[in-house]
Amino acid sequence: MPASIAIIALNVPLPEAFDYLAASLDDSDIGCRVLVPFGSKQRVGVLIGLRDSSRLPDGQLRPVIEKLDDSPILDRSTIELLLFASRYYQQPPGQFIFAALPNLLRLARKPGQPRRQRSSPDSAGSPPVILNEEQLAVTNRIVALAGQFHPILLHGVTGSGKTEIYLQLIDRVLAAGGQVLMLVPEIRLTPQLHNRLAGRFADQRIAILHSDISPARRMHDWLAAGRGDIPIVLGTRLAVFTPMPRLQLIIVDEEHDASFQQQDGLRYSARDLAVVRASRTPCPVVLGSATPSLESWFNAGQGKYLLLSLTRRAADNARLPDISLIDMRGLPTGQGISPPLREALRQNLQRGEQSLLFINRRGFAPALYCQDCNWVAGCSRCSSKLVLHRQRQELRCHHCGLSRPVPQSCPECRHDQLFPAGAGTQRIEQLLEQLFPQARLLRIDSDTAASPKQWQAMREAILARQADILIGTQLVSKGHDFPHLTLVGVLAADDALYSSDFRADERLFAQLLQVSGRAGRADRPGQVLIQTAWPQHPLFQSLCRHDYPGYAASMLDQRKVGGFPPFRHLVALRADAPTLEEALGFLQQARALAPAAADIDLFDPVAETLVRKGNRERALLIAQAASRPLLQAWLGDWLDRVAGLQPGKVRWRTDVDAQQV
DNA sequence: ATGCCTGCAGCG
DNA sequence: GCTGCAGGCATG
Repeated sequence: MPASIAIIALNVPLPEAFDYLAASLDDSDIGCRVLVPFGSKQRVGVLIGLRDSSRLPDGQLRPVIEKLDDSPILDRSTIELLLFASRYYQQPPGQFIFAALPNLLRLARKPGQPRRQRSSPDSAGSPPVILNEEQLAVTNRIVALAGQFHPILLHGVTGSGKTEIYLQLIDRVLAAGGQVLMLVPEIRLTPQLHNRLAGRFADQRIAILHSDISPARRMHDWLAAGRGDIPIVLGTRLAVFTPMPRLQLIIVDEEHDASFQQQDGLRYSARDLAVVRASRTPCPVVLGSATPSLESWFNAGQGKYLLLSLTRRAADNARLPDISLIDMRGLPTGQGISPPLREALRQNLQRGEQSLLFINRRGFAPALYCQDCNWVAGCSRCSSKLVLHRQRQELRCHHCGLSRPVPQSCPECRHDQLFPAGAGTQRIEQLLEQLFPQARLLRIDSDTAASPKQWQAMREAILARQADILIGTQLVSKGHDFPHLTLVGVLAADDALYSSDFRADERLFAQLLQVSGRAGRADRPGQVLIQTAWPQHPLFQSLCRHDYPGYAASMLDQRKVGGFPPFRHLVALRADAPTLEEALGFLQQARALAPAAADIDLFDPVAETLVRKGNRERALLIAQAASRPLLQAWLGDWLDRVAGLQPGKVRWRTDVDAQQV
């Protein structure tokens, strides 16, 4: 009796795939889409396996209607990776299988004719750069690992030429007839990298996979990569699932970046899955960063990852920027820009060089107060303060998007003096207009650079020296070369030190070192000035010495003492409901159902830091264990029981390896 | 998710 | 007794 039960993944949030009768399907059809009856309707599914019998009685099985693809669009190993992700992150298998598919393939249409390749960006071109000794040694070490699974942590100071190493490695893989998968954290970073790749590999096709690519092109390139016809795939986190039959190398650039963690909807870490994928292929995986995640740094320390370091800037005479602190204690705040920073800006302006003020807060002011009765403008849907936006004359919630007109007087006491507290990018821009009326200012935040196109235009203006002072949020800190930029001023850095998030210091250190790296990349030395009321803080002290390893060691010590990752692994159960009591009550019930286990710490349910968001009250419950496999096994048992609870108005979800708790 | 079924509030 | 919508439930 041949296998006649088809296992079909459907795009529904249910914990299992579905069995169907399929006499006409065989092993060679695994990975094809099929049309199946589902309830009263028809749906597209993906054949992920076949078996001899079903645990369901015959009468409940219905036949597959039609096969939609002539040949599989997902290969076995990609399906296995997706099913692994589904088990590990406790998310429905169908959701992962369908997330991997380009949008057009989620529908019941057969793939259309491939469109003609659009012209590549200008590939005038660029000869291979001569590597310095350090780069050469690193490249050779990695090349020697070809064909085996080997995670490599490439720790290179900003400007050390990591990208050039990637290009060298890609070159070797292409010469061997292989494919390369390169992941970057954000869409905004792809055009530059695409230009460099296209310049170097002018005769090769490059697939760009991210959400801003047209659906037809995305499907076309995705399918071509799956046939092995495109050797280079460059994309954001979802691209980690691109089928690539001749995959020989995975690169994760800026591996510490939080964008690799998908937080909403389907939760997963593309960086971690890249390592899993490399182990299954098998092939080397290169995780690159100037400020590695503590997880990766720890793994390197344990010998699980090979640590390779680039300790100096690639260009002959380029030095690391000089980072120093401005002690704000006893200094006039100067509405956000202290006298020493003003003076540094003035001098830089006089020299005709570019400066950047980094403040990780958009809008005009983060709060609007009544001076008389202390009323604060708060969001009606979230437990947050509304941010004042001057241009559009509105108050806006940065958590739910609510916007309201600015009241002219206090709604509580009718007092007509409302005062904006603190400074965001808009206020700093206004202050600079007053201080340096002759300077050309450019504000770069998600309000002014919402689309990749706008950001591209701004980059060009900066490179053409059409701006003297940039005011930017973290948008500007990531991997951009601004050769004329020689001064970076950091405002409001201390905020993050008071955060309750255990990853706040790691993020701040990475952010500040990244933004510092924007200064003085060419032949001019860069200067970085950080305003702080806490100059003795070890974070700033390490930063001034460019001492990532030193600060990472101290952060790891703290994590060890506190029992946090990477020493212990954590899973969060998150719940939200109209009232906090309902959310906490549900988690309390869930906690009571947990199987007894000596090595698992299960904490009490607590309210989220931002307890109310979008009119829902939110709470979470943390479980921790030193062993991942142990935690995984226990979690499966526990969630089986939790699934039996009556949720009522409570919505809940599992967050494996939660980033924020 | 989404459709389908059941149950009861509101109506006359 | 009929309609309408909310909540519970199954989907192979």
